[in-house]
Amino acid sequence: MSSSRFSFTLKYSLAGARTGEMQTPHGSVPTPAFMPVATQASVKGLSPDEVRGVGADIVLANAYHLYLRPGVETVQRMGGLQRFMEWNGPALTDSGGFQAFSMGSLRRMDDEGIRFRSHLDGSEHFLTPELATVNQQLLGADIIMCLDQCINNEAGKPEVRQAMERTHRWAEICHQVHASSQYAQDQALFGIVQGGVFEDLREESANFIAGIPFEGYAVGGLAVGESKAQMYETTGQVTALLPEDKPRYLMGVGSPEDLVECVAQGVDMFDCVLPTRVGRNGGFYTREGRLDITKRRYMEDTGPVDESCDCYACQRFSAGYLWHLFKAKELLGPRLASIHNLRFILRLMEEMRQAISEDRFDRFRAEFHRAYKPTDEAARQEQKTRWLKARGTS
RNA sequence: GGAGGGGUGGGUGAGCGGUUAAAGCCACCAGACUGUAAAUCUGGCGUCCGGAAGGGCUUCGUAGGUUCGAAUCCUACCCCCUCCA
Repeated sequence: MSSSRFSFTLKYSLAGARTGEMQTPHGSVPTPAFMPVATQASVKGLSPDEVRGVGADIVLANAYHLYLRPGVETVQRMGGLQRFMEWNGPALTDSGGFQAFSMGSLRRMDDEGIRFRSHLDGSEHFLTPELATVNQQLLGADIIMCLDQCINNEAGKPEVRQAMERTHRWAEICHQVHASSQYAQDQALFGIVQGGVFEDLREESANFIAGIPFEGYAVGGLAVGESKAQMYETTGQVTALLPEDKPRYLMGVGSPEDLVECVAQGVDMFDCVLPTRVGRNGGFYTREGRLDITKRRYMEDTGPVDESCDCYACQRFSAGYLWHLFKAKELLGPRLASIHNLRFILRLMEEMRQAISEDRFDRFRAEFHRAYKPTDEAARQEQKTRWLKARGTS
């Protein structure tokens, strides 16, 4: 496959952390990069101008959701993903593999593909690696992803192996379909490594996927319930086995501390719903940790949520006003919180790129951790279990 | 003056003889959210002891009473609301 319009240039690589730049038909992306998530061709609550204004260089959309609604042909006829959503920059689409994982009861899976029952109208759909690839070709993002099988961390090794081998077969099919198509010039296809938290499986998977000439390599199947330590370790193990001259993308990660740790493991790209989802629920990231603006104590707080932040929300509004917006359920609250959190994350990425290129990333990382207090791991596990139970998917 | 309705935990509001320390909602407290079926979800919320299971104490306007047992029934009193004069 030769995607003449996509390339990756590594600028500095210092004991793990690296910085570089991706060139795509819709523009360049400095790395390490964070992609705000625009599942249904919209970063929830924000206009493309706001997403750009917050410092995003590339966004992620979801091919499965857009395939169900409005339909990939519709998006194509509307001028393609970027034109459709008025995002004049690089974009990546995910295949829908993750939806097979997260939509639990609505799907069945075999070696041929994933049989979904639409959450919208109950209709049945069969997502194969071929279809996932074609869907993404029609959508027209700069980077498209192989269909993979994500699996939860409670699964036993035989099951994880099966999912991994299936992911490998599908990767070959996706590559074959794409490489021989007219789209290969304009769209870069990334492969995805699976294998859970099993060292031998991850090694096998990384070697297998790296053996296919993709334009970039993703690490999938992490941040699905395993401990953070396991996640960091697995990430580092896999990146070490991937080609140095291709971008590495850690899918679905992460929280501020995860981003710092995984950049340290040599990751170049990330995406995560946390900044927008946490924001919609009243959570604001700061350099000291995350705070919940709906607490009574912010009612008459006249200062900004984070005085060191340069975002629109912090420059313009008081914490007390944001408290009020959330209590009154005004839409502006979640919007401003999303703007703040995305700005926080994107700025963190900017600072990491800077630190790497100035050969002081280790110090930056240490300073970050000294100030930032992440949420308690035990509480995470407990809440996660309760959540799954309440949702009935566990 | 006449007729009727009502006073329940921080607020609202169910309950109308035992299974009620008292539903639900709000507020408040604590927490979760990682390739978005999420502007969502979980737990706590009289008080004391206990890690927990559980146990003690005090609550439904006030004061009495009936009953094995009362927020629920009776009496008196104090407030509040609606309608008619």
